[in-house]
Amino acid sequence: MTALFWHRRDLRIDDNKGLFDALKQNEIVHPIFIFDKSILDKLPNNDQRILFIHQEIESLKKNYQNLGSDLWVYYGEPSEIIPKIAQELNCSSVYFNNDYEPYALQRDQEIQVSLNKIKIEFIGKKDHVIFEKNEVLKDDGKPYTIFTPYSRKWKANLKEEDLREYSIEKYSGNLVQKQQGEALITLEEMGFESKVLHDFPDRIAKNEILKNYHLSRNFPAVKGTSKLSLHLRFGTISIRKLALIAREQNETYLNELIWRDFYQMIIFHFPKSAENSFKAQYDKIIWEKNEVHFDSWCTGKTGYPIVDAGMRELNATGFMHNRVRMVVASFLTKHLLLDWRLGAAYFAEKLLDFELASNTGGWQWAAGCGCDAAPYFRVFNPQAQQEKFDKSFEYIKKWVPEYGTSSYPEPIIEHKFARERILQRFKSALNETNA
DNA sequence: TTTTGAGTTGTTCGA
DNA sequence: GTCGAACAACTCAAA
Repeated sequence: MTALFWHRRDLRIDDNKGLFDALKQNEIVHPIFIFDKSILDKLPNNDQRILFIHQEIESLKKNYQNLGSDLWVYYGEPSEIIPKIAQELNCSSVYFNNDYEPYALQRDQEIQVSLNKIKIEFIGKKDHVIFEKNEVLKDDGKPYTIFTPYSRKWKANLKEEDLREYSIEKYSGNLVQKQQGEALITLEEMGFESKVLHDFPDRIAKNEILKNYHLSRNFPAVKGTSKLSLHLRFGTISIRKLALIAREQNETYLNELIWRDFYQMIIFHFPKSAENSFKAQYDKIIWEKNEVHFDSWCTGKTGYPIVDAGMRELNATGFMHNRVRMVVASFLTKHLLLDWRLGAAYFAEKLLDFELASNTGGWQWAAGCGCDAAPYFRVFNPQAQQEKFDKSFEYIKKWVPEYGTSSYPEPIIEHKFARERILQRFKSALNETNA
């Protein structure tokens, strides 16, 4: 039998569950990738994530060529391309790895319907997470909304089999051979500039970083975080391999990977949380409308150096240290009282590692409206955060060199005032709905 | 069904 | 400087 394998957010051949199953069950497998026009059309023409994907597709193509095969790359609408290609190549099935975002679920649903009409199977596999959808549920069969009990069940459920490697070595002969692949579509042909603005982090889980993760992860001037989020996002590393290492090396790091599964599960069961507060009563909060404040936050000119350093790191590199992400998110939502959706949208535009599920979860956590979120009266003090986590101003000096000189702006809002304002605003909004 | 204990990453205040 | 309690009450998970 002949099958199509559709790469999406799993840009690797090694340890790829969907590809493995396709090869195991079929004599001929055609691997393909589609640059989704409807997603690309919404992005600015210098979007660095498209450069990253393009670069990874180029290397994926080479890896297939080394196996005597090739990756076919298309540009257009998946809902049109998939049924057309599958039929042309006489495929009895199309394999892919599951994606839990609302857009992806709807797209896949449409494709499923079209394929069913032409009697082609559409087979999704779990590859992006360790446990998906309904694999970690409460005893009453409902999804968890609190992390700690979820993580306990997650760990209790974990078996060696869940972390095994799916090597295609045995079946690589089933990849379609000596295909006359066309040259890869260029970035210019899709309307993007090919100018690299950012360095992309390595895809290596450095042992000394993982070992000390729980000790150094909170200090943005230290190389204490794995920087693997971009690779997890696009599947250029395997979550199973990483979880295996994490389990051996560091419980705190493993917990972060469980948070990732948790938020993927939440977005699957509660797709509306991408737009609405997880706790409905928090949508009663009246946010400020202040474009000047928002602009100061975006450009890193709030007068709070730890906030400004974070925003400037983001603007310059497409990355921000996790501790600082919490600080800037708390500042936007609680000091400036601006809607968390504004911040989430800005992160979506700028972060190379942007992942809808984690981004939504993180922002709602910071704003206090998420599942298992920080209580609303927990207002990060930017100065205290700097004293704790960037005591010698190392991180701040790197990104805000003019800090301490007259050209550095005065704080755009006073801490004590802001703290009292948010406590009052949230309290009255939540009391109203309870009454 | 009822009850009980617990809940990512903080801050502030007062002793 | 250090430490514990209050912050505000609610909802969730599990027995």
